[in-house]
Amino acid sequence: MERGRGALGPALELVHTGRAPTRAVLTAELGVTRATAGAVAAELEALGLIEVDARPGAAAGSQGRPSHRLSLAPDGPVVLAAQIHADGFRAALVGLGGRMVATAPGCMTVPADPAHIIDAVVEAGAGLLRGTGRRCLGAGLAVPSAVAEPEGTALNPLHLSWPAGAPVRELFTEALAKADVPGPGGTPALGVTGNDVNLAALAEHRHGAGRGARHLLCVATGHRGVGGALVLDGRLHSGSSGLALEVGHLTVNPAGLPCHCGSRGCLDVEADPLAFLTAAGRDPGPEVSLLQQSRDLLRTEYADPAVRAAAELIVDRLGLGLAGLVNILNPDRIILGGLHRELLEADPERLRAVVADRSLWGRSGGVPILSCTLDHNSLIGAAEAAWQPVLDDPLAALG
Amino acid sequence: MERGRGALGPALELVHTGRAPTRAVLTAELGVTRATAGAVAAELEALGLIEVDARPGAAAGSQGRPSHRLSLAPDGPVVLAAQIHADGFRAALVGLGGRMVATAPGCMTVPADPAHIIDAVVEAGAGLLRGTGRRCLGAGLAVPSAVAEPEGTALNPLHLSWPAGAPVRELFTEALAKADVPGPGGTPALGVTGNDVNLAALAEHRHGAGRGARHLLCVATGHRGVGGALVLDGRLHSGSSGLALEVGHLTVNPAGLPCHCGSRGCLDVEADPLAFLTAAGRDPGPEVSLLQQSRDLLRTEYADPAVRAAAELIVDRLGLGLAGLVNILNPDRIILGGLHRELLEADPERLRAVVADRSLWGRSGGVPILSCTLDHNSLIGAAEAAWQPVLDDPLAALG
DNA sequence: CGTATTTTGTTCAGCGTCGGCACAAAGTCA
DNA sequence: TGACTTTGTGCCGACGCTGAACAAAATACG
Repeated sequence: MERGRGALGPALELVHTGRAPTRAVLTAELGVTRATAGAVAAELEALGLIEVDARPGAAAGSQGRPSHRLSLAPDGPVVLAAQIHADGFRAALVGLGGRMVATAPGCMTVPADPAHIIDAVVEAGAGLLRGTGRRCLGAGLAVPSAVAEPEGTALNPLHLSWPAGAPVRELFTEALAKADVPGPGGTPALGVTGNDVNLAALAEHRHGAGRGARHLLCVATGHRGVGGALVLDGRLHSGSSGLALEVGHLTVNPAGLPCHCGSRGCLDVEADPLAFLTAAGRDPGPEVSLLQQSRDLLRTEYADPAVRAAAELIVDRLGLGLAGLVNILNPDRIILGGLHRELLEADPERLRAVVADRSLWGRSGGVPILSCTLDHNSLIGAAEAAWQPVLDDPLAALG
Repeated sequence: MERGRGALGPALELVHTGRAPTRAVLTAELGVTRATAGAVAAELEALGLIEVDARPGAAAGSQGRPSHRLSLAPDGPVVLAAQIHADGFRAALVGLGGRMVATAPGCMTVPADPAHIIDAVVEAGAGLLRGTGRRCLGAGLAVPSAVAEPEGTALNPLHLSWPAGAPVRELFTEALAKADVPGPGGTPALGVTGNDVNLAALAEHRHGAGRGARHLLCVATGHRGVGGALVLDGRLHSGSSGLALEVGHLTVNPAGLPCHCGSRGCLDVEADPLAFLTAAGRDPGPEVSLLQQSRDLLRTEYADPAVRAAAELIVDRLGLGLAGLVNILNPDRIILGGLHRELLEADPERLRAVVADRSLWGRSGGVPILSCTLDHNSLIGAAEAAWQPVLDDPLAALG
């Protein structure tokens, strides 16, 4: 157990993201000798993070001795993941590999101020934790707002009717301490907190439709406004102060609606669920979320010419915004979430054509545009962010 | 000379960028022990890359034994740097630290096709190399066009009247082989080729106004159109296929001029030298470059209300574009080049105010906006790109 | 059906690289 | 002048990896 310490983190990440099913490919991916890869795998197994099953080989068909299978330990440690959204919150325990172990939803019955809601979601998570005997190595929280770095304050938590600048990271860390949730190294967990779309992008990159992408762009719309996120070479790019990828104020309709930013025709007001419902001539009701209303309309009444025209209008605007982003960021894959995902699936070719048409030289316009594939990807992303210290240095985190 | 091999590259980079004036700070920056830092410095000195002067201490005023001074070897190796622009070309030899050792300009007397011009600039560089007895470790070329990766073709060399898709990297490498220019490891140089604004950003980040910035955005306009570049954590971000930061097609004037991209009011046609001259009511003449005409007008006739109004108009449009980029990229510094630099210096407050006003929450709008400070920054940037293999692994490159 | 071949896992020796420590050197401060 | 502070260097040991030899487990082939 002295061998293979430096490569411990990269090795765990490879198994975590499913890129190292056997020791043989682990050897190749790490670029080390078989001896080292074997020692690393043994160490990770000793730490209780992975398992080595001698029985089932990789894939039949190749000759030579079959390689043993590496898998994540089914009873390994977990992290506490939490998400707050317009309609409520959700807590979960998530193991390595993005596996959701337990989850508990909650609605907004508690007072709506940040401290109470964060306390409630952490308490829900701590309850799950008490239910299982598994070790907890950290905690992450996803909020529907830009989160300023390094302060950890929520700058525009609009759907939550929270005050701008709410110190969400601080509140989360305090709630974790109150609930005795442990973090890496045995110390109390410090609450990793981030924007929900950013964290969703991270999750999709590791376990979803973004796997293998070098530069991944995610765009999504849930309730109001449009969010973006960018993963560069496997790491989230959130800018120098956490405010990158505020894509909602790209101009997509010069003669369009005024936006609170002072301009007109921003993506935020021209391509979100409200814009779709309005374009389709429907009055949004207060009973269910705007996303749900839009989704229902799109799925059940797409044959209606007015609905279809509204969808195409929003797709055209979204395509204009995506083309602008492609020209600036040149990603090699785009993933859409929320209503944008539904619109993509309703008419994949139209969106791709608009993006290709408005990107320079059409070349980078050929970028694949996909739907996100993970359920609760913001929640999984919050867990990913919480796992990061463990992936960076498993020994220190387990210590 | 057995110690300190892994830290060799990082150490050289620190001295190269002026961040390690003494062994003491080298120790701190590398995060190693004094013993290792000393061994690394000794190794770099043995390789002929740096010098250790025992005489002059760092800065007086602190107590304790004064640290020896680390400096770049004045007669160390060089790289061949080349730049092609609308009015001609320029070749140079550049040492570590961005020090121009020798330079030779050239004009467009040779036939204007890519192969001839690249042959001419390489031959000029090879001539400089024969003039000095210094070792050459690589070569870099800056062209005023997006360069597709990994092919190395120039996609829009508009000002050069070259065919789109000219294989500039291939031509450059062939010319280097023809002229017997050596590269890292003693093998023939493989010609590193990139967009001029991208390379200028790299140079400014290492030796100019961008030093110390984590996320650096550069925007510049020379002849026609507007170019952008982004340095993230010290590395150039050129996207998945080299086409990132094509910022010229951000909409800054919805009712503006039609652009060849199919839209209207793009930064490319609304904030370049031609747009400025036109706004000022001047007919651009064919004798000198548009940049030169704009610069002269701005410097000599800024008192003229029409000129001033034109400058403010362009500044407002540029500010709108920069604000859009700030919202997406959240850099911690912006550097302007070409006419944009002149406009910034004519009225710094106006541009900063527009950017702050149109960025979200004003917060990230407070990003510092500076002029570039290096002469020939694209040329120095081409050299930086050529130095990269040496900085990554000095031993292999010197081999 | 047995042997050759291929690929994988493990053990062990060796060594390069770095940290830690002790000591020397070269200044400042009182 | 002497105490203190900071820097440079030599030496030893430990850690982490490579490389080679050997063993194991499958397929391919006669």
